[in-house]
Amino acid sequence: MAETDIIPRATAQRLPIYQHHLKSLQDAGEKSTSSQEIALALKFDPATVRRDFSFFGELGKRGLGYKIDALVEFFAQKLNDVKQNNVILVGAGNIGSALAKFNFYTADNVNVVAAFDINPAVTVVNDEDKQIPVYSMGDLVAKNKEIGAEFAILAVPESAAQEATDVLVEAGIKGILNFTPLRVNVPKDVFTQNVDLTREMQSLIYFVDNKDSIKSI
Amino acid sequence: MAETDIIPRATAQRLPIYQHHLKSLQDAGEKSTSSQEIALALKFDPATVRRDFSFFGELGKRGLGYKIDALVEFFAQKLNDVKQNNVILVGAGNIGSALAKFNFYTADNVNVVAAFDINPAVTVVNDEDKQIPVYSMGDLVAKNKEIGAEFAILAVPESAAQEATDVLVEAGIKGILNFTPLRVNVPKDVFTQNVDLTREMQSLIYFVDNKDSIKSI
DNA sequence: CCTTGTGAAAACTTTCACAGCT
DNA sequence: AGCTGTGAAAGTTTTCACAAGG
Repeated sequence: MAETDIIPRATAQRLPIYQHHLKSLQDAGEKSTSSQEIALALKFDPATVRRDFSFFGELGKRGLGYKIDALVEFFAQKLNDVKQNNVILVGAGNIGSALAKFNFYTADNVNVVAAFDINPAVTVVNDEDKQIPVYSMGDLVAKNKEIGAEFAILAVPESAAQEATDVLVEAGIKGILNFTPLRVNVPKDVFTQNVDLTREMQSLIYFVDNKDSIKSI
Repeated sequence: MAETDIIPRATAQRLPIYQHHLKSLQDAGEKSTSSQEIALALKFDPATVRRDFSFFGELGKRGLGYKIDALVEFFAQKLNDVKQNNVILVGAGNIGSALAKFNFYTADNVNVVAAFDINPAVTVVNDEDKQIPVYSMGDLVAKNKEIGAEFAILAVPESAAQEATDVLVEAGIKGILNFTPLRVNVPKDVFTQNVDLTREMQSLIYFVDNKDSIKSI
């Protein structure tokens, strides 16, 4: 399949998972692997792995599998690992400040460069324990003119989520990692990825309690 | 469709989202709603909402929509909102302690009752700022005999993830909310829900950078 | 042998479109 | 008129199964 083709959404969502796994293998000194091995580690089907890779061209060799170094390099290009992404944090409460300190940074391309909160007196530190400047919400649009961040972590209370989102949109943010349970409204050129921890926990409980009445588990 | 039928996985995953939204409407004093309104708020298709609800019986009235109180009550049963779920936290670092303090508790049925860490000297507080006991990892199996938790939040470093998981399985945990990027191995009667924050961020960046080459966005 | 890449089938999910109830 | 519930169609994703290359 040609490199220029359109990638299915499901495949796109697995790319960072592949990349992380391949980097682990690389760190462990492995040189090559197979769809079988990858599938086993990541709990996918081997055919899914081969199909996913095939959207990007013929990356493997029949009988031999895939060269890890080449794949890591290739996906690094695809995932734009090179580009540094400035991210701003909105809402510096518990989750917000934990996220600032968290290393998203396995991939090294994400930098939380500033935080915004209704209380700018709080302090937020990054994964290297360096302090991140915390500004008032009212300064967000102006400050992001300097910072030029395209991405934001939204970690405000649900009741403030839409209002904060509107500010982010005005500030030119193109991607929002939304930790609130509200499905915020954004223009169609802005992407949101919802990480609703309460829902994840409730789903898990539901799956455990109803193993027998959910399809294909 | 009969109540005893099997629920599609996609539907099951949306249930907590519906429930959260319906409770918000209830808190706002709303009495009834429609698939149209729900879909608008949650960014689903109205037909998806009606189809999802239909797996549980005929919950609405033609021409009128759905009664909110009745639906909330109904889903509370389905989601087992009544049952209190004891949850143990494994790994009391940044993310772990933020999660203990986080209120998963919108639903009121999740209680983080104990934490385990290689360093049991750390302190962890819950959403009400009460201290949660922190035990050594070695005591996990024995302690969970007393506690009887079925669910765990796994927030250890990736390198310790499989080992910690094995302990959780031995302790009788049936559901693991896995915040590590490792796809851990568990027996088939144990469920994992992966919340890989690095991957969510990488996906978001990929979607924004490649809007034109991903299907159906 | 081994393992990839991929047509084709199967499975799952979403959406359309409308009959039927209020 | 308004809105549900659902067959049927469309779209998407996964999996099978095998030809072909190493």
